[in-house]
Amino acid sequence: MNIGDAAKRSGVSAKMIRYYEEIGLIKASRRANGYRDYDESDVSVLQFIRRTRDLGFSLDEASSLLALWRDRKRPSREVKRLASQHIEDLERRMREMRAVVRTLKTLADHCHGDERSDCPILDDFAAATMKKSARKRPPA
Amino acid sequence: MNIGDAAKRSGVSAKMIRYYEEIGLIKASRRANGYRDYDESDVSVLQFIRRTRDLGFSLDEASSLLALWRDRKRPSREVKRLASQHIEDLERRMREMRAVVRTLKTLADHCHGDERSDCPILDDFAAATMKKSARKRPPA
DNA sequence: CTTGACCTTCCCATTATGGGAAGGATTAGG
DNA sequence: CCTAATCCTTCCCATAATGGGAAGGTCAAG
Repeated sequence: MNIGDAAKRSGVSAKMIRYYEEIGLIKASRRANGYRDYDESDVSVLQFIRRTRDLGFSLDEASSLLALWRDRKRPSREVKRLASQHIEDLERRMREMRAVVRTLKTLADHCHGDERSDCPILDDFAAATMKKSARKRPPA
Repeated sequence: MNIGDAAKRSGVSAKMIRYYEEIGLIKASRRANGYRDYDESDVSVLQFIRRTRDLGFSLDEASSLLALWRDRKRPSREVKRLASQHIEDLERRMREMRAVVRTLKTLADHCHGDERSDCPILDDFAAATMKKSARKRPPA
């Protein structure tokens, strides 16, 4: 199977398939004419990678998961550990984003949002790091 | 003021200050010896940028916000619109992450996480895109 | 005058992805 | 059998924002 078909069947672009090969994530056999050649199991691997990517794992993590998948005797503990770490990472990032959203919502709530120019949002951006001096005017 | 002091006072690294100048976000005057020279208002601008970055705005958005800050007659509506868009963007991304976390938690909950090798997490990664055939074994 | 702490520019790396060019291979239609 | 379209190949570039580090100029303190 040519790279184009492998791409269609796996949902991974041909560009990315070549890239994954370049970084050593996957391998590909070549035909006499130099074309890469893929079979069903290659497509399965690509689908596996795609699934991990869709779930937010990095290619590095995808690589580890792939190794675990290939090792039929791996303890499931290792897989679960990677998944749990990723969950914690996502939850930490969500907490950070939530804090930012709270801040921005508060600011936006106090902004008229009309033709008037006074704006507590910009005031905050300008004053956030200042200790006690009067509210900064836009310099220059 | 040298770039090092501007960096300390603004919380923006010297490296980034130079980069912001390179992409046209800020400007800097030079002294006779070629050193960049900053004053209080430059520091204020850097602090403003830092605040917007901390709140997750892109440098592109930071640029727009900076322009609005400098334009004392801008309608606050425009600022609020940018902020609201950013809030929506963050909320959309959080929803996506939350869905991923839900999926992963469900998978992890069903994984023994011990010495046994069978693992529903990897099973899902391998089977997610398949229609009806039996669960895939790791190819090759 | 030397030494150390600055500053300058320039290049490289990161992460994952896409765009596009130049040129060779294959395939379908006539 | 020839030609055009559609593949494939490699190579280079760009993205966003940041840091690392080298080579070399400058400045201030001793």
